[in-house]
Amino acid sequence: MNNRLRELRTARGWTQADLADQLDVSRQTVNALETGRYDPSLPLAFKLARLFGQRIEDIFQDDPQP
Amino acid sequence: MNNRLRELRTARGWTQADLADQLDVSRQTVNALETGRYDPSLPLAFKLARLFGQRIEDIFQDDPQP
DNA sequence: CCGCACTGTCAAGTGATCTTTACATCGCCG
DNA sequence: CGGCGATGTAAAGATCACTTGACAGTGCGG
Repeated sequence: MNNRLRELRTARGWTQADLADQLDVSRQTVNALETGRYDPSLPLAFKLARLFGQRIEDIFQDDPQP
Repeated sequence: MNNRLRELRTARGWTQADLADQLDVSRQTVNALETGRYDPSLPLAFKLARLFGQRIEDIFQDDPQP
């Protein structure tokens, strides 16, 4: 699952630690999401969507597996 | 996190097992989601949104925690 | 050159999200 | 009554989503 987290974060001039603070998660978690090591939980995806003012579907792109 | 899964499923005349088959998960997982025992992973939330033709935000309602 | 902020990653641990198997309850129909 | 489809739940186990703590690499300003 691809995402636009790095783009959205850097556009706001935030560090990974800045974003982590606002999400109440660790910096390592933000890094893991940006580098695609795993997907966020649904509650964390909601937090991200609220924070960036976008829909979950506009931040995360599901690869359609046939 | 509340959701409208039961409403959406029964409106289509599907059983929990029917839905589970379409999602490639177990019937117990569908039951656990409907009864609110845990939230789906983000990929599973995407599958549900696609299947029901709705946005994730319209199926799952985040409780705003102050 | 040195320090510092930022990023990437690892290891080990915890709790959440799944799995399979199993069983109990309910309502309905023959 | 007896069986059956649908639902709810439990236990045990795999894997994923997170944590803390640590360390290494990069780039920039003093």
